[in-house]
Amino acid sequence: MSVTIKDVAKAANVAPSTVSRVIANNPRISERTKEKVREAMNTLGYHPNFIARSLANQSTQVIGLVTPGSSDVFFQNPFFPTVLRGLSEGAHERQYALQLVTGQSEEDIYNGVVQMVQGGRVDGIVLLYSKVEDRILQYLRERNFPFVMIGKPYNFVEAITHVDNDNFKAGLDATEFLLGMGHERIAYIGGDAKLVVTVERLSGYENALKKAGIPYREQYVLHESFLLEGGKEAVCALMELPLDERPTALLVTDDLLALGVLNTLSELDITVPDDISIISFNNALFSEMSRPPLTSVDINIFQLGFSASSQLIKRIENPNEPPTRITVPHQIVSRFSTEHVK
Amino acid sequence: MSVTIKDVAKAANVAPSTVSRVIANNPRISERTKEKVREAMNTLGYHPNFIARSLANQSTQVIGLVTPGSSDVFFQNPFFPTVLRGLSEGAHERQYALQLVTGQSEEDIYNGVVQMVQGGRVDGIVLLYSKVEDRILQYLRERNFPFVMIGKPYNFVEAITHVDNDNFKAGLDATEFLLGMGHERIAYIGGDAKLVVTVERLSGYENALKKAGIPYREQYVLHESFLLEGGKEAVCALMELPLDERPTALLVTDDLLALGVLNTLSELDITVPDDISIISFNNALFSEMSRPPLTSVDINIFQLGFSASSQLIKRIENPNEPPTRITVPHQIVSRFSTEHVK
DNA sequence: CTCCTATATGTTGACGCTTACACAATAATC
DNA sequence: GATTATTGTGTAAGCGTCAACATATAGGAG
Repeated sequence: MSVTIKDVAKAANVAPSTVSRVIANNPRISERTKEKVREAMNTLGYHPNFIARSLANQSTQVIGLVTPGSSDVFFQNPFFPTVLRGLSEGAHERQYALQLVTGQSEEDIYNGVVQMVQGGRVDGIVLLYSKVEDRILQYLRERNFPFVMIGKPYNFVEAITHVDNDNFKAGLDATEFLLGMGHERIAYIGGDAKLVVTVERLSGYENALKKAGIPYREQYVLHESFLLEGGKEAVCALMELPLDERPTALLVTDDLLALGVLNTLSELDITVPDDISIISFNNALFSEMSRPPLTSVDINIFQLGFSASSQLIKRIENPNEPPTRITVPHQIVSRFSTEHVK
Repeated sequence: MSVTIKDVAKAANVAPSTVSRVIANNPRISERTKEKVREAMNTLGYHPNFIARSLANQSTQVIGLVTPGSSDVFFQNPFFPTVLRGLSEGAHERQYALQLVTGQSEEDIYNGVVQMVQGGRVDGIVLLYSKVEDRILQYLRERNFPFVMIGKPYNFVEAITHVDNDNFKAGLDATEFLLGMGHERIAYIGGDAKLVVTVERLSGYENALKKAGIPYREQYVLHESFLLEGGKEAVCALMELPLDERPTALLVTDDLLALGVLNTLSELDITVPDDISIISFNNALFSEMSRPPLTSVDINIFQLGFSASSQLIKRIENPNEPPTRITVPHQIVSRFSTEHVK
């Protein structure tokens, strides 16, 4: 077995509790004994047992990460690694570890969360998505278990601590960016219409059009659940319009989706940005590697993750604070997929 | 506090140990009491406390995941999400959870591993990389702590349980695929030369050339540590060669690297596959989304992860078995970046 | 009817750590 | 020099679960 606090105590000729206090750097212990104990810890190669500590304190220093049910797809999106990096740094800073909820189906994941929570495996949870009518969210709220959400909750916005962009504004800004280049026929190609973010960016888009006095056209608004394949369908739908009604610019809510769009356009021999401009969202790594490099709205994904874990830890250590809402800024990164209308 | 085994015991009018036995489904307990206890568990909403259980059995049912020090880069590679999915499924099947070692620097990560291991937070570890002279590897070996490696260990190949492709064969196959199309001037663009996988694929390449009686040329072999940017440099270097010595085909050891190559070629108005053929490795999701879609060696990344966690769990539950080596098969997925030489 | 065996359940320490409380020794106060 | 703080350390009771051992009950063998 491993070396325990008792072994250290014996070696240093003190009581186990004293060793424990040295670990916690309790001011009641004299410098002299602290030195003595630390030396014993070093020579014995002692490391405190986290499990035992967790049991005694009722806290694990672990954060649970919950991905949407369709994690296959989610993992593939460049959003995931980046947000994970942010979460990881935020957690690491405060000495928290990250644990993933595994499972394929939504049912699996729900059970995983329940086990994590009731089993005392984690001190808090980060929800990496925002969904309408989410069982997990409801469960966590009922139990009053610390959690934060990345994205905007569908309900109870005031009551749920969350970290999000101002997606309405982002949609508006992106649209105005295109308007500013003289585009008037702007189409919107969004992801799953059930996601709050899609809806919000859309209303930003609508709002920008309205402000500019440009009528909203239903044919210009498309939703695609499957990002990579979706691009193709969307483009085909738009290109079936009569020539003079085809959009001169596209607002695409995900880089991955934009990549599909880009490829399909290239197959159709439509040149970006000469024939059509594209602005997308997320500013994934490959958005500068595409041809042409994509103008994209950088939503600071890293920051999203970082703030989420920091906030969660605050909540864990301070359960009575009121819920907070953090808005992470966005900015447009202009590359070569957008051009002034001819 | 939460409902404990004692509460259930009281409610069902039995001893705590009986409840414990019901949880473990011990055959010594009569069906009648089992029923009674289960009912009590349900009405009270009991969930066993994992921490306490871990302390009592000295096992956590958690697997630690260690990424290479430069996790920023690693996370971005599509390899990561896929292998993670595999790991996750393998772990989930046996009711294990995944925990990430967080930390930026190598030092950070090393300390994280030590804490995990000595702190008893995890039962085993998966190393998601293979590096020369790795401190962490050495540490785990010294402590005789269960772990498996994804990739091929640099030393002690026989002594370390690992899951890998036959990268020599993969390099050979890919090269022969190009040779079979009549290419003779084939360049090799690899990742970091310190990685075992790079070296092995290279020797597969060399071997294929030798078998075909084609001389090995040093100018044709390039290594790039930074995948996305590296593509550009490599192409530029090759294109400085006199026209009739330029390669007609490229073997690129990572899709990400290939993407950079593709873009640079396009900038230089060199057409793939008409002017030059490209075969790459990993078969990432976007390799079918590039222009043209990449011919790529699919190394079954998911399977790599899945086998790794399954193997690790076997080792954990059966520490005395000899180390095993699992080779995951690869296959060439032919798309449109390769063409017979003119 | 006693003794033994098999079956079903209860008792009691671990597991390694924290922490409230107890206590001893020293220092400060008058 | 007795009294009270102050400081430093020890004692022991948990935290929730498991498992070796102890015990109780019932059924069958003799």
